[in-house]
Amino acid sequence: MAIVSRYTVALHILTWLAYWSEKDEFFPSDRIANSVGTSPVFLRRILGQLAKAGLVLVQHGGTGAGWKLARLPEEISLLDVYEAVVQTPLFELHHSQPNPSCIIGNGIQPALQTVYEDSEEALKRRLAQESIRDLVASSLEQGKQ
Amino acid sequence: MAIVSRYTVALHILTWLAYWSEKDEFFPSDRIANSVGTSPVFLRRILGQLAKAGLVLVQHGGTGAGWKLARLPEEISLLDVYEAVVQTPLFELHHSQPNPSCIIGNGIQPALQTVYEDSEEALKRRLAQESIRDLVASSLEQGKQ
DNA sequence: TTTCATTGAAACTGAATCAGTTACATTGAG
DNA sequence: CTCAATGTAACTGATTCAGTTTCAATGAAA
Repeated sequence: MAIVSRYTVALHILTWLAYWSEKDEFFPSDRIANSVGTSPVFLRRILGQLAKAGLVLVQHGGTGAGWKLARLPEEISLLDVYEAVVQTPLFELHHSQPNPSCIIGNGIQPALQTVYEDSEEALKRRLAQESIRDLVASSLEQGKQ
Repeated sequence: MAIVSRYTVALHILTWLAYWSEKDEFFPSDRIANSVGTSPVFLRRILGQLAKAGLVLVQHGGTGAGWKLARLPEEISLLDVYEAVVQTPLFELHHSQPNPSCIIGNGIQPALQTVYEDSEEALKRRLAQESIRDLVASSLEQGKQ
């Protein structure tokens, strides 16, 4: 299957927060939900992961409660977000155990592990090159057309 | 989520066929299943996709029915297998529609599409560098330890 | 100290996907 | 003709995911 839409939503949240970050405010999850088009509860689950990763700050209680970026948009890479939100390895190995008395069945999993790790690294290197700041710029550019 | 284990199984099948490919035989799905440790029906579904992609040949009917490689192992890249077996894009966009009257909600999807395509390309470039022949060698190496 | 907008978290739902099974018609070499 | 094998449809059980409902906990502000 694919990389969960949760990642897309996380990027949307951060891009939105970055766009409004000049005002030094905390924004409640249902204001963000209005842009993303999904439920505030779903967003808070993701925001919780982003907070644990140190990408956003949360303010509890009171009228001004909500969320804001913990760093400058240019200091949050898409890889940071990936690692905050996607915990599982990109490739799955066998669900059932290969036959260990077959020479291929015995050696294929460690062989694949190496290739899989290298490939996932290639993906991550690419994600590391892009920041939330880039996404804001690119979204504004695309949105005006 | 992750890239389906179907991809791992497809690589296992091809590596196994490559290992036995000196004998110019067709191997039935349940012999392959013995190495992979899964059901012949599941394998035949995958083998069907590999056949459509021109990676394996199938022989119907008779005593010698089964499957064999359509090309030399060094001429089958892991990318060939990926494209034969994985049809969905690597990254999912939103499940629900972002708010088009929000400037970020309006522009984020095309912005993401670009980054997602580039990142998927980076992954595929890495997969293109490895062949089934490499996997056979690496499996034998790993298996003997 | 009270108010109250908001977060945090648990429990549940419905849909989708996946691996795996059963069953049976189809194929075609020998 | 035989029969070992493929092709395929239908079903199951497990898992994951997005989304909803509900309610206790938080804590800034009045």
